[in-house]
Amino acid sequence: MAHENLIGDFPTFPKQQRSMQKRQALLKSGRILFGEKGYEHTTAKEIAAHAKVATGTFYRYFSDKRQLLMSLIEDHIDDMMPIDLEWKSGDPEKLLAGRLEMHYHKINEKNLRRLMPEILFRDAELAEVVQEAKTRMLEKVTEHLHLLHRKGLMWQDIEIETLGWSLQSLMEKLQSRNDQGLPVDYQAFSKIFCRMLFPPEVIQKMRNGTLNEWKGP
Amino acid sequence: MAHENLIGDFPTFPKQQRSMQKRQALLKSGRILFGEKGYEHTTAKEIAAHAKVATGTFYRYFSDKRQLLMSLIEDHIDDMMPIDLEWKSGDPEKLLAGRLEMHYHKINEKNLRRLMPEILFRDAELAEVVQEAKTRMLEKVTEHLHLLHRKGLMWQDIEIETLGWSLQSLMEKLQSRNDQGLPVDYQAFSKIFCRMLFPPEVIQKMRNGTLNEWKGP
Amino acid sequence: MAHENLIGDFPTFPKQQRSMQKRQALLKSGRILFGEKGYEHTTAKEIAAHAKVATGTFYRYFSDKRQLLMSLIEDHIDDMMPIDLEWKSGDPEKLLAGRLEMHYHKINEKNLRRLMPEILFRDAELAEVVQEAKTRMLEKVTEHLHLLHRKGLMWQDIEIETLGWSLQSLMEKLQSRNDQGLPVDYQAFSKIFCRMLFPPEVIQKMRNGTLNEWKGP
Amino acid sequence: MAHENLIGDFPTFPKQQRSMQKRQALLKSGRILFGEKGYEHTTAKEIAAHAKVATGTFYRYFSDKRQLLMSLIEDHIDDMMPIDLEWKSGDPEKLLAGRLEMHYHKINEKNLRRLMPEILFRDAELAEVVQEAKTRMLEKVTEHLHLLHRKGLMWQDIEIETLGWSLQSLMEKLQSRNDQGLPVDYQAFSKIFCRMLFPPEVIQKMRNGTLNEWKGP
DNA sequence: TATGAATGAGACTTCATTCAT
DNA sequence: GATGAATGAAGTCTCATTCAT
Repeated sequence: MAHENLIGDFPTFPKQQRSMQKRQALLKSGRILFGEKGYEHTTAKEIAAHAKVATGTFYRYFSDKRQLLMSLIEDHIDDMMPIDLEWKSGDPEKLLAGRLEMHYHKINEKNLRRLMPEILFRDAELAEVVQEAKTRMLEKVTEHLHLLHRKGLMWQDIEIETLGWSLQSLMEKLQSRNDQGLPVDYQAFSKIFCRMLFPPEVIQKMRNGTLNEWKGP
Repeated sequence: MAHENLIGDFPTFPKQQRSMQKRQALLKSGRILFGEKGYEHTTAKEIAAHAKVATGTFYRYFSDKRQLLMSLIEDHIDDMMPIDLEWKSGDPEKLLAGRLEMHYHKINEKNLRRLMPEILFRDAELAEVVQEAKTRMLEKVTEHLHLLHRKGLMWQDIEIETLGWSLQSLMEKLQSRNDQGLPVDYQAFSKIFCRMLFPPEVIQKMRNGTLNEWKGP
Repeated sequence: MAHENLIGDFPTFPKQQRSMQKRQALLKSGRILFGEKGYEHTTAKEIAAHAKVATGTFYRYFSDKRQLLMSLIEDHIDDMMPIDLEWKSGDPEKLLAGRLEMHYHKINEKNLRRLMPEILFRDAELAEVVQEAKTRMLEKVTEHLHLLHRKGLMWQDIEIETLGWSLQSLMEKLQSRNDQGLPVDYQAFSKIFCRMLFPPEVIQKMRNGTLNEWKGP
Repeated sequence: MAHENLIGDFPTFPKQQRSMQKRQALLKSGRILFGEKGYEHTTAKEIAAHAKVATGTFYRYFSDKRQLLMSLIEDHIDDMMPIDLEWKSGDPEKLLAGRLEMHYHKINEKNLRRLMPEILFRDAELAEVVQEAKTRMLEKVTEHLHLLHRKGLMWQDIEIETLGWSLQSLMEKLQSRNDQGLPVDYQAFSKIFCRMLFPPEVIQKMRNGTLNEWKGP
């Protein structure tokens, strides 16, 4: 019944390729439906139907509904850590704004919006994955803040742990607004973000490039 | 048959009291179990069992599981708007820190911690309730920011909408950390919060009371 | 993959056939159990068990218990209007008796006996279906009576509406006796039925074929 | 609290009287609600509420819901046997019509309409009560028909058993139409009823009083 | 591999009946 | 006696997952 590719137009392995297409279709359908109706209210059957495969096929690609969700999250987790906080010389506000804008533009193109992290947090196993990622991110941020602090670039009277989760909260909010399709003024956001980190005079120096003591982390 | 309240300030109406006790017990059990296992994974039967009443009794007090959750949320919503941003003269960081500490102390005493707003957001009806409250809060905050801006107390180069949701994000994070029992340094938090709002010189003046042009909103 | 029907008049589509078998099994089980224990006292689970399928399977074929009943009724409704009242020349009593006997013989072969219309009448939706059918039948009967009356074949002093529902009542009783497995003397029944319709002399003339003015409706 | 009747206006026993009132109220409420929504869909609580007593009080007067229904039926059963078939001399059609009219007038005054016998028939215990009554009635009717037959008053070529249940069916239909509030032309009905029993010449003689051989049963 | 019908545990909810007050 | 809150068995229905084709 299926004689396609007898000669060789498809040098890659058709089966694996089709497999991957189905897997991707299921992932996409999962993302869409979880986003629309929530994890618990989306059935495996619906995901399969939306992906135009049979119910049983779902279980060839994912051991169960949760595994699909986990895959989705794993993809998403990287998006939760959108920026490294390496400050090359130049206007930090503009640098940050540019990086953020590019990041979310990419995200939106990948159509990864609208997976609601909010639904995931109570499921022990899921929470683990997400929480772990958040913790990693927080650690990384905090570590970086310590560096900045040591270099004297940051407000000196700040409590670094608290600043860490405050910044994290802003990043999460940013992502959430983006997921929800709410407007974001990246320029304004960056200004606020930087103001939490750097005293005005440091920003000025960074802008001017007159920050002698500064070297990348 | 009815000699209650011959003495004393708190008349006890046995039936109503017992009723209310049951209702409260159910609410408490709901809060605990939703917190432990998530809304979707908690059954009405379990809540009833945890509250040591029969399954059917659950339905005397709540039309269904969601109604209990709604009640829980309604209680919680007020806690989401913990502070008014009225800045009486004096050290704003200390004022804020004090207010926050008191607020969360009260919350924790009421044992309202650990209701995870995160689980609720996909349910249309629930989301409405929560979202509405958040929006109200954001409006209130933004309005206040406009006032501060007009009075020249705020950073003048700030985009107020963005600052609004940034502050909101911090408040939510604060609440969430509190709910999760994570440590919070209110003093440090307030410093960051105020730094987002006020330029250093304004803070200085508020501290000194030398802020002529300032009058309460 | 599809070699079915290479030979033979009754192509077998295995899946559809099995499906239909299950559906039929459920209908049959429903009929039996409703008959034995009544509609309200029969549970979907029991019907499924009796049909040797899982509870969930019941809901693949019927949206709920009522829908199964409705199907049962729809089948049954046609059986409620067993006879047309067209009187070809010849002994009317014998004609009627013959027709009735054949009708109920067929019914009994289809094993449609024992669905108790009596249980259904309080359910608004069901009542509608049944009542509608009854009304249709009554209208048809009454219309026919008017025709007979105009032709002068009927008792001339009769009130036709009343005669209509009286005849209907007899037909329903006939069906009910049949459903309950009670004995019916179709010959005797027909004699009574005809006597309600026709004066003796008309019957005599029909028997003799000397009824000049008569032509089929 | 209740000092009524200290002197003696109420010679009967007040408690028992009030009891009876409650019992009657419950019966009436049961009749109404069963009629409106069916036996199975009416709850004891609703009946109690409708009768303005507490749920528990229901169980002081009736051991359970069925017992109330049984009482209702017992009352109703007598109404199912509305006529004795004693034919005093005189126009039988008019006699019958008169008796029927009076009977149903009384029924309707007692507000006994609208208890649907139809709902009851599948419940083993209830069916027994009703079926027994029907059988009794049928026996009585049949016995009477035998008498009439022996006296030569009836159609001689009739099968008496069949005539018995045919007449019963008419009576039931009459009752059902009355219960449903449908119009009934008692005069016309009686004409049909009598025509099934008596040949025209017998009716004529009864009318004239020239029926020598006739004496009441 | 793909299919989708089938399974059955378990969630939700109702209500007849009991019982403490 | 009267009350109505409480009980918990039982019914309805859903859906994650399996399995024969």
